[in-house]
Amino acid sequence: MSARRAQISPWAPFEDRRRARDEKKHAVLRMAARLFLDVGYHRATLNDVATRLNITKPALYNYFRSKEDILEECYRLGQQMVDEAIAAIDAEGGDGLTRLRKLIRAYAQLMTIDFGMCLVRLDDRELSEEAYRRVRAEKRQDDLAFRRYIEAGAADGSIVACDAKLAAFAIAGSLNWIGHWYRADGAYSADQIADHFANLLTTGLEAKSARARSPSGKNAQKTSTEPGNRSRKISP
Amino acid sequence: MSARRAQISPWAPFEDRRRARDEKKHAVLRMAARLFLDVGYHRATLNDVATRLNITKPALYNYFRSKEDILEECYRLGQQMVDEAIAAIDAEGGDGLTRLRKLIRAYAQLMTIDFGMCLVRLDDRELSEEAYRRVRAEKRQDDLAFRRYIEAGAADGSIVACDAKLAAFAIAGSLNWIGHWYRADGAYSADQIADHFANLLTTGLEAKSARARSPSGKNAQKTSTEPGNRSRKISP
Amino acid sequence: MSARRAQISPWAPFEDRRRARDEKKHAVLRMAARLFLDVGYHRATLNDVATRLNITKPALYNYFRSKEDILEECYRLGQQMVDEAIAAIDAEGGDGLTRLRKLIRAYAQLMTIDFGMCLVRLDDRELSEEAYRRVRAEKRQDDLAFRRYIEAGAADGSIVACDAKLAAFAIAGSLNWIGHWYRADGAYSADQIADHFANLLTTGLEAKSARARSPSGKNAQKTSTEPGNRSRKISP
Amino acid sequence: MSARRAQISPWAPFEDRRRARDEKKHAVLRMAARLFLDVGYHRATLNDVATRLNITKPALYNYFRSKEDILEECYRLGQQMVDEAIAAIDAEGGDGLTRLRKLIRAYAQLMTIDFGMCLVRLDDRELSEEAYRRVRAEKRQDDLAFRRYIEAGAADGSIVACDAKLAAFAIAGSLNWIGHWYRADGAYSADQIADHFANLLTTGLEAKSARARSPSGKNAQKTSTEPGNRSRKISP
DNA sequence: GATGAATGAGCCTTCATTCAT
DNA sequence: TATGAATGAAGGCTCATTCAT
Repeated sequence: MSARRAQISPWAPFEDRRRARDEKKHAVLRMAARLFLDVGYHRATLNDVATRLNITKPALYNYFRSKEDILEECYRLGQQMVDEAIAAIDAEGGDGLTRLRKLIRAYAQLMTIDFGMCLVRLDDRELSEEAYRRVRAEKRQDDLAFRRYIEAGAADGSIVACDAKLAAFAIAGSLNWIGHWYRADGAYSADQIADHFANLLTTGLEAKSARARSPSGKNAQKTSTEPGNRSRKISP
Repeated sequence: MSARRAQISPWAPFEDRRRARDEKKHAVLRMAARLFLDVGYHRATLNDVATRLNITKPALYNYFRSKEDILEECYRLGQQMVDEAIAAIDAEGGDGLTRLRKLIRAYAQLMTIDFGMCLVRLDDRELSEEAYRRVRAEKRQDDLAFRRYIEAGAADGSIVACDAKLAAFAIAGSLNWIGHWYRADGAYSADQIADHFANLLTTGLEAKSARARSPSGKNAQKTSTEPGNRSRKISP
Repeated sequence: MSARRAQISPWAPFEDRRRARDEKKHAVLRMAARLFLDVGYHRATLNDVATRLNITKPALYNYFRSKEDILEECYRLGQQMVDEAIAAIDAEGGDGLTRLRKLIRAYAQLMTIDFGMCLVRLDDRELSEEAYRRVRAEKRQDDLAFRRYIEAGAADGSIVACDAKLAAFAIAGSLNWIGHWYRADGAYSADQIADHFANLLTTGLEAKSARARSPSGKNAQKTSTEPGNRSRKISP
Repeated sequence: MSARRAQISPWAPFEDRRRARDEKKHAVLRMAARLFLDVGYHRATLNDVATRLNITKPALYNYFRSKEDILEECYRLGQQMVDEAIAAIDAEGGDGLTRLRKLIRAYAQLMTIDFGMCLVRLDDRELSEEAYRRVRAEKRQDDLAFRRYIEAGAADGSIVACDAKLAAFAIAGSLNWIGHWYRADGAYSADQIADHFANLLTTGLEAKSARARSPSGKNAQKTSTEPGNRSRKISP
């Protein structure tokens, strides 16, 4: 088989190997993230991580330079998803309220997966000075995205005038908190939470005229499938 | 002075000594809390704590049985303040919305002081099994207080019908997050933050009739001093 | 007794404690130096050092910050003795040949004790960048002392004209080598070696007139006791 | 080329292969020696060695059984050159002083090349018990060669009576030290150093009659090229 | 009450070496 | 022959905790 594949592409074996390596690396990351979240970064030993992957501790060093390097990657993966969400929302356009709701929904969803949780539950002070600064800067960017949308909404009339900074903090806080209480086997699915929070956190911000203008338009672009009128389910 | 008191009562010196001891114990707690918050529980060594108090590490063991014991006390002090706030609010009565706003205001203020921050920024899994369970239970009670007020508000018509559990999570999340971003030398005072958030987090929940019913009554019992109509300041 | 001593000097206990500490620290250094020399720096583990001192590994960290710190101290102690020897010789004065012989004798003796051996048998690249530079600079100073005396001798006529740099290397090399082959239970005492080398390494350098000038003066200030005419014993 | 040779002799490719292998093996040795000297045996990892050769670590095991095996070979190559020098000198004959000077010159030259330096700068205790004993025995033989020549010189009148053992130590020490301070880009060439030391280290040993007997004969067989009268260059 | 000293437990990391491919 | 991956062994270091003084 490998002979046949070699005819198709002499690079296939290379690719295979690289992919296998990347997959293993990712498996380490997933396990590490799980453990970091479950017991905390400090109490999660590399031995734990390795043992649960059926390898030995030094084997981890084939993929990462240090424990902190693993942590850094966890942050990177989580942050990357946030970045992509923001970039997509920015690309799609729409008024401030619409974009804010999209971001809330996307961010809420991220808070229900491990790498997203890592962003808000792990202590970034464990990172090296350099990585710490990078992560902090990225987090600030995320917060600024919320603020940007609020301010845009205030400008385009979709959101009432308010202190954008505090409002962004309030929203981000609500969302980050999801990473602490969400359980995959809990009462709410990630989608449900995302929808609920998109409503919950923007009802107070909606400009009255906006409500008049687009009574249901606010839901026009939401990605999640939802049966019937959500506003009846989560009324505030 | 203590010499005079000694003549009056042989017990006084004993009292003095006990008070001095309590003061020292409290000083340790304050310093430990600061350090735990500043660098993280694990990275804050007892040596650090002791050195900053101009004593030596073993001296700490005169006041606490272990590092974890110190952590436990930090939680206890923080939790006690929350409990007292809730108890006071419950004692005062009022409709759901009013009580909710009071709690938000009180909780927000707590998030700006060290022991309050400890509640939400330190990792309670460092605690012993027993303390962990206690702390978790208490945190659940706090959350239930939010939920109770929301449900009460829904029942008494001051708050719109909504998913009380999620709404409580959203509010608690916003407030807990204060403990992460608040800076004593920042742009907002604790009072300002408390007021802003009390508004921000309830505007979406206010039943329309409620607004009509008690345009300013909601602020009747608030503790913070505020000039004029707050709703003009924080409009959303 | 401690009560009596306290009357004599309330600081005595303090002094005692400090002395005890210094003694222990020195004991660690001696043992570490021995071990470093015996098996090499890398193969000498801190466990070895500690065990031979009937303590445990972490106890060493009461006296030193790291293994490298211990190594650094070994160098420092050895270097200090060399410095003192040079300083004393410089203070005493004398012509170049006389001073050179004194230095040879002193340096040879140092090569027979542990901390002296450390200077030439341990690898200074194990040191931190900073300590490495310091040690290197000091070694250069030592070498320059040899060179200075040779040049002084050439100037004052006690030593024949020669390439001082190479001559200093040759002498230093001979002496350093002692640190490698000397055995306390060997055929030669440190004194004997020192005397032999003082002669051996300077016979070729003696200016002929010098021999005439001071047939025995060169030995006038030597510290070692030697019976009769050394030049008959070690004739070259 | 290898194709043509293959027609001539079926063994040639085999030879080619063996030679290629030997060349690679030698390349490994050279690089390893360099690295061992540069950073020390312990701090030079096999990864370093391999990387600098553009191969990978396990590839080294095609040529050597272990890291220690590499070290052993370094010693062997260095020792072999010393042995050959001694054998050649013994074969050529001459009086003690002449042979001593030849050995000094040859040994000094060896101290300026890597494998020679390995002999005196690496720690032979890293070797296995067996190799260690062998290396030690060989080093003793080298030292005995110095001693032999000195004693022969004393017997044949070319060298003054002296303690041959110590004199040999002194000379060997001077020479070994070259391995520590020599720099290829330094002020002295290997030849210059060899010449200087041959004079420097024997001037004190020359029997007075010897100088009279053979004013220039001592240089008759020297291998290094030297313009004019060396004794003028290095006068001591 | 406070201190210096010591300890035990534990973790990250390195590296020579092996093995399947 | 060469490689990527994995391992076992070991060492340095940290820190909460205890104990004699």
